[in-house]
Formats: sequence, C-alpha cells, structure tokens
Amino acid sequence: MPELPEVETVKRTLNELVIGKTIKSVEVRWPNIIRRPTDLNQFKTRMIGETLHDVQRRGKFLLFCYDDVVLVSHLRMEGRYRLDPEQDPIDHYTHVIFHFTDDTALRYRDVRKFGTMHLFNKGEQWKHLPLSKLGLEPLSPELTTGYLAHAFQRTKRSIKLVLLDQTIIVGLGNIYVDESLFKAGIHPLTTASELSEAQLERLRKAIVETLSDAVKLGGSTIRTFVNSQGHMGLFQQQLTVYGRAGEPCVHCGTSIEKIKVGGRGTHFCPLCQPRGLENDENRIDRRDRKR
DNA sequence: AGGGATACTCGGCCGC
DNA sequence: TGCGGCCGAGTATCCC
Repeated sequence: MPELPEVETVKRTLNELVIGKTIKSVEVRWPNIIRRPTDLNQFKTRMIGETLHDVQRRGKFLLFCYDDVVLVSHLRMEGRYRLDPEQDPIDHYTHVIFHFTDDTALRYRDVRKFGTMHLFNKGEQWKHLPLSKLGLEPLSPELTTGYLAHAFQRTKRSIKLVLLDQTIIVGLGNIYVDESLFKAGIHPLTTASELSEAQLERLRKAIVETLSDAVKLGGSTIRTFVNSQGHMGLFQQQLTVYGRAGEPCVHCGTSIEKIKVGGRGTHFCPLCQPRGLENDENRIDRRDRKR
C-alpha cells in the first residue's frame, strides 16, 4: 500500500527509466481508472506526441509532466508501473499502457483496479481535485509544531484519523501513522486538539524521522510493493508496531495491541503509548521496565 | 456552514 | 469446494 516513501521510490525509479520518451499511443483496458477527462478518447489522443520531461510527487500522487499535459496518477493499494519491451506478454492485471516511440511501453498494473489517473493541461492540475486540497508535505520545513497546533486546534477527531487526513499533512497512510505515533509515544485515540506542546514536537519529529528512514530504505514491502525496477523496499524490517499485533514491544516487551480506529486496523503499544495526559518523565520511566 | 460519518470502488484472501 | 465478509485510499455524498 504505497504511502509517501513508496511513491517517492517509484518516482525516483521512473525518473531513471522513462525521461525523454515520446508517447506513440495510449491503450486503456479498464476505463474506470481514468477519471479525467471523462471522454476516454480525449484522454488517449491528448497524450500522443507528448514527451515526458519529469516525474514528480505530491503526497501519494505521481505527476508525469509532459510538454503540454500532466498526468496525475494515484497507485492506491497495489498500483505499479513497469517499463517493458513491446513484445513482452501482457497479463490481465495490466489496465493502462503508454506506448512510446522507441518500442518500449510503460505499463500500469493494479490487481484491485483501485488506482486513478487524471489528465490536465500543464499548470491546471493544482486548481482541481485531486491535488487542490492537499495539505503540507511532511518533509518540508513548513511542517512546524505551530502548523500542527493550528491544524488540530478545533477538531474532536483522534490523532490517528487526523494524520490520515490528506488535507492537513500528505503522504501518511496506515503504516506510517502507526509507526510515527509509536515513535512519538502517543496513543492513536488521543483527541488531536488535546495534544500538549511537547507531544506535538515529538510527533513532528517522529513523522519526519520515520518517513526519512523509510525513503532511505526504498519504502516498505507489505504484501506486494516493488519499485518500477522490480526491487522490494526494505523498511518493513524496521516496522515496530504495524503488522505486529501480539508480538512484544521493542521497547518494553508488552504485547502490541490491534484495534479499529475509523475502520482502520491500528497497532500500538499500550504501555509506551498511554492515553490521556501524561508527562514525558512517566513515559520514559515505563520504557524498559518489562524488558 | 462545515465537520464528521458513511458509501463506494475492487478482488485476493480468510474462515466457516 | 463454495461463499459471504473483510480490507483499504481517497473522493462523493449525506447528515446533523
């Protein structure tokens, strides 16, 4: 399930593989992937003859920047891109194919058909969904505790749900929210507006460290993620709570719990991530007690 | 008005 | 072996 580190990894790989290629034709085998324009033929014809100059990332979205158009692509759960020679067989999970003039093709595969693509005239992409309402990039210097305090001030929602809200901070999904909250020592059900200044600072730092470390390792391979060269991410070996329900906490040995928050599976250590107001000293004291 | 909850998209996979 | 239900990102929609 690609989140910021996985999408960043794909972006970097694609920039190595497909820059400078020119589109000969576009093949759409599952039209529901294409959300804009609504006329499928327009989607295909507007890309013909366009040369790819750059692949960018905004949150979990990939932006394929051509001469006159920008393709905004979301991988959702299991979307993948691969550059294949034209003669390679096409499997039935391949839903969109960008044929290039050099007889290679960028193929979009997606087992669950959850991914989306929006095509815009260059520059128009920022004015419309899905990019227009996105929040701050978590690895930008603009992400300060002041910003978090302001964004969280009135909500009654839990910190887990607020961190998944892409209009506040982009790029965090289920895995990295759970990992960041563990690193910050904050219970996922804590009301976001009730976080202390110290907790906000720990959270900001935890998000930045977690995402930076994951980008360095090429993301996490949960289920099926591989980059566009077929390489797996390595960060899954660093996961401390996600997918580890019932296993001992790496800090205190307490069994990791799994609950539901807003319908999402949520993993945390009940000792290291206490609910309610609790000062830092208590939190540190509790660690290592059980080990 | 706007925040919050719910529905919707899909198919692999799990458990009965 | 068959089958209903679950999972999940982000948008649309509904509700209060």
